[in-house]
Amino acid sequence: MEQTRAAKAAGGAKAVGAAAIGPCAAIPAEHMAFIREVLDRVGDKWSLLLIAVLEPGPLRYTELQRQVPGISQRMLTLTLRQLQQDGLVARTAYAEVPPRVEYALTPLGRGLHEIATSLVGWAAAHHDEIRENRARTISAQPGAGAHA
Amino acid sequence: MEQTRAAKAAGGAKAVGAAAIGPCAAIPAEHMAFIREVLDRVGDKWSLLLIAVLEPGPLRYTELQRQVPGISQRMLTLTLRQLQQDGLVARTAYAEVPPRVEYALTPLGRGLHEIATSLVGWAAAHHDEIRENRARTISAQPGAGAHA
DNA sequence: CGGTATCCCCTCTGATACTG
DNA sequence: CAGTATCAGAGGGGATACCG
Repeated sequence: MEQTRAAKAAGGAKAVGAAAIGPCAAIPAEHMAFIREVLDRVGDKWSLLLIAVLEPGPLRYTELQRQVPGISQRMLTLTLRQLQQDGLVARTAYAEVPPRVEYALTPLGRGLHEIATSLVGWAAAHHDEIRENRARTISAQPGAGAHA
Repeated sequence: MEQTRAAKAAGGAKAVGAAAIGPCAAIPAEHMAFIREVLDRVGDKWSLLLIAVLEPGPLRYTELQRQVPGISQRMLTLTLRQLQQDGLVARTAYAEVPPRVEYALTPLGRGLHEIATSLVGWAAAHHDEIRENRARTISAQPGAGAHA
């Protein structure tokens, strides 16, 4: 998420409008930036899953593939790289004859995992509530499920 | 996120492989589903921002546009709809001559806001650490920033 | 084993214009 | 004011094939 256009638009809006239309008090903009930053990293399809899988202990590349069903090599590598760059995951390559590489959570990564856990906790506590709401609201839409 | 192909692929992998290769113990799959479900809703560009803005109190459509600089009508409406469907936000339309519509956080929405706040807290506490790590790791890549 | 490179589709997001 | 509809672009993400 976060295309060039988006950044440009936001920047433009801020530069031109912030002083003119008045800033948003609720989102102090620093917070907004933090949200976006974390979300862009964590909001993708696999990061959190990888972190969750890595939490018990280090795993090898192939193990990760096995434990996260549905992920492609491409995405596994890509996500791992991202996590590495952010210092959430540490990569250790052993120069052995059969190459072995292990990925482990860093302390920082474990911290994020804590947050993720609370998120999961919330989700687990309310997911059926959400699903109910969703089903109800969707069927309440005009032209949907009414009769024809 | 979550294309049709992805769902199909995941389904196939699970149906064929789950029993064969063994399931993932670390991500009990229920949790995985929760993560994905919440993330898909919350991981987009605006949901959390909207929730954050709505937290102090109900706002009108135009107010929301003002408070979230950079959002387009399309995205505002779309995100609002999603939030509504999940029961995170309540929409109230007043049948007045100048149409007025107010959006407010539901208790469920406030709960999510709590989580988001902790996420923001974490981000605020570690964002510079992450940025450092990122800068360092990126410049450590072969051929990037080395000298040429 | 552990990755990289390529192709391609699909969804998200934004811009713009129009309606009740 | 509060939306909806259409157009267009960018990037994420999957499948496949190939390399060290």
